[in-house]
Amino acid sequence: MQSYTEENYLKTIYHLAEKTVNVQTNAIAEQMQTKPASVTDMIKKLAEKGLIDYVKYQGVTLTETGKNTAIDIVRKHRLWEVFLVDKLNFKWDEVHDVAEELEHIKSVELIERLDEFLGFPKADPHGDPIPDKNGRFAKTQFIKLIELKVGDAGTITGVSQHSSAFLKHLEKLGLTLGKQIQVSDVTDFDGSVEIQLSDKQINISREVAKHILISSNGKN
Amino acid sequence: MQSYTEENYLKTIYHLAEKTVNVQTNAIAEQMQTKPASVTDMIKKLAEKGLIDYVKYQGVTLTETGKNTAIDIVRKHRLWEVFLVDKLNFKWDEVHDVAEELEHIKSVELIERLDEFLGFPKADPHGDPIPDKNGRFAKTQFIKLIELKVGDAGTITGVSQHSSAFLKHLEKLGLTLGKQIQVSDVTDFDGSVEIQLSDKQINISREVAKHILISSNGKN
DNA sequence: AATAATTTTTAGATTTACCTAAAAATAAAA
DNA sequence: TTTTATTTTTAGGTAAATCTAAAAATTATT
Repeated sequence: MQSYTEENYLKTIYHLAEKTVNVQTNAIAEQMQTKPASVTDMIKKLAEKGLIDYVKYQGVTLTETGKNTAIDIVRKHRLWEVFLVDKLNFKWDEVHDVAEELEHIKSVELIERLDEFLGFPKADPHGDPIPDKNGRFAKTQFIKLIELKVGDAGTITGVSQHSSAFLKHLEKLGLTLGKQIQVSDVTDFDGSVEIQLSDKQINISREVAKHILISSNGKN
Repeated sequence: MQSYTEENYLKTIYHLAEKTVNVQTNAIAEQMQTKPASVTDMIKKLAEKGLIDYVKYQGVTLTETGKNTAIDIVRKHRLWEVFLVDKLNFKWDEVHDVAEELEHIKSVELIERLDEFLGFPKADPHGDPIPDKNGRFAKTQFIKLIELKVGDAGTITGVSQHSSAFLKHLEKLGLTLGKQIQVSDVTDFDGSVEIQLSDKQINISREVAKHILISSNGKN
């Protein structure tokens, strides 16, 4: 059994491990809004519990057990997000903080029933895949919008930034999940991208394009 | 802002205050499964925060602020219980522990939307009233089944014991909320009560009869 | 009213998750 | 390959919520 804090560390390490192989102390500290010294303390504890492998000064990796625990928390987080959006009419930019709390509720029964109640959703409101109760989920093949060439088309199926500001911005631009897009131009000057939607053409900054994930269906 | 633990103390004090005017240290300790010394510590803290009035050796009472906080937690607890039973098909004897965790989730927005989603229920699965968002709720006029005389009739509208064992027992006897009953006999020997249901007649122990709450509609 | 029993509080420790400041190890730059 | 910069760890401390054991206050009983 892990504490609330331990669970958050595991989740953070899990997410950081998606980007780098060995997860570093400072990276964890930044993500968790705490100090490196505190991270070192917790790291030792998690290593003793067999949840991570840790070699001094070399960063950490999750053990099988640690990874399973982390995935379970991610599963809960994403299911709760679906609940909040589908059932309680929250917007996709309003759910993160609440789900951050709800993900720590410990009943297995609760989550299985919630999953069923929601119709066993495969993705959360931001397009992130929801692991099933055995921790399995499809490794989705996303391409960042920024990587598309002029003429490429696809469907918006995810975002790699969950901040409220970013999501609200997308909403305003009409760039929500499921929307079909095609790249009509890329500006030399600032790298901004012109995209064609079904009903209009808009221009988005490079920064925005970096965080929109596309499942491609055009030439590539 | 209160901590998880502080919230639990306030809730406990609130419930104990329904029975006795001044809530005592030992009573709180027993309820919270902790030691009197720990309670004294917490009591001081809550008093400093203005949530309870406290005179050494004389027990505590909730201040207006403390009471409002407690009622808000009770509201959340009961709304979550309704959610678990109505939406996730939990049984009434399975919801308490999970609701005990869910009641501490802090978003106001969440609870208001949950309330709406559930159709603004007035009572939880055990018949306990759910305070509205301003903390107001009807002081329900219950009579304990044990207090009824032979011939008295009424409707089961609540229970004063939430243990799984007790609730499962009632379920098996067919004594669920909304059922019409009439007292047909009281046994001299052990004080057990014979009651008439729509379809059958059963005998329940004094102990069980003590914890069934009736809204009377017979002669009285 | 004095003694006994109970309840409550104090004193001093422990555990968890933090912190700061300084030391040690590793990585990068001259 | 030194020197410098960065990262990480250690050492020692704090605050929250708990504990045990003993002292103090209150209540009950003779």
